Amino acid sequence: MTVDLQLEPKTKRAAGAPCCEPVVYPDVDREQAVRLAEVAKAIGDPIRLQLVDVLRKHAGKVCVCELVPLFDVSQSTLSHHLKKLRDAGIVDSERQGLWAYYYVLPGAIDELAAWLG
Amino acid sequence: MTVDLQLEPKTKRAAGAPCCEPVVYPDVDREQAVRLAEVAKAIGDPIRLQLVDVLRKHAGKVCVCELVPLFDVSQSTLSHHLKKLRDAGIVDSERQGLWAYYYVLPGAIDELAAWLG
DNA sequence: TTGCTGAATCGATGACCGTCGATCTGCAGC
DNA sequence: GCTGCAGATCGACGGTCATCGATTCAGCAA
Repeated sequence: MTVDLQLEPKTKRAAGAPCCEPVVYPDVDREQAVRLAEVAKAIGDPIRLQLVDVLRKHAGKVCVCELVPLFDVSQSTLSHHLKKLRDAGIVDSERQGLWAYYYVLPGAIDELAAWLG
Repeated sequence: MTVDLQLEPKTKRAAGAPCCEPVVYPDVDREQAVRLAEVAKAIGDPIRLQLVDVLRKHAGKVCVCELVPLFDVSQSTLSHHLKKLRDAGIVDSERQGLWAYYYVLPGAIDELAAWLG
């Protein structure tokens, strides 16, 4: 499957000014790359990645008070991570009385998974 | 498929000290999370994500001199991004004379894709 | 050897990130 | 009202990041 096609500079000479006019282009456009990178960056932290993992495995809503004792960071730090995930559109939250419940919005993760394909 | 199971605190009372002993655990362990997050972080930048995109679409080796004109950053910045990708084990490089060729090591991306499911 | 070229590295700069303790905001029960 | 709790926000801190121009290094060719 992996064709060992080699993209070489257009000229063999090392001296000529016009070495290589680009013949290779990205398949994802800039905007899409920005969006995908935003999602990837959001899970680019071990705690946030594990948070998403927990929330995905429980296909429902999880109380924050269940999440805090799982990680060795302060409550404010965890809240900060959850906000990052919310800002990236990976999760959303819902308050019920005193407690806050978080759940996964599959769209963002699915987009990234599709690109990684 | 998505069961709307709701994980609530173990006690209904808002006053009691032992509100919620954790019953939900991450499926990926800490080490695996660190590794996956490292890969995600590496593609958590639009330029690096597009770099990986280009290299993946060309299932071969691409000359750096082809990559530089595709992005609106200096040569040193692009070299820095390529190094980040190399450090994360996503790509590797090979020099041939004056030119350097980069190519994808599918392992890292595949790991992340597998977790994203 | 001398000169040029492609790519990596260096040093600096300004922005952002993860973390913490402290504080603030709502809600529940008294 | 008041008190206590869960969670979000604030302010500060040290560390890391993306970016640049300048420099260095290795290879090719007069």
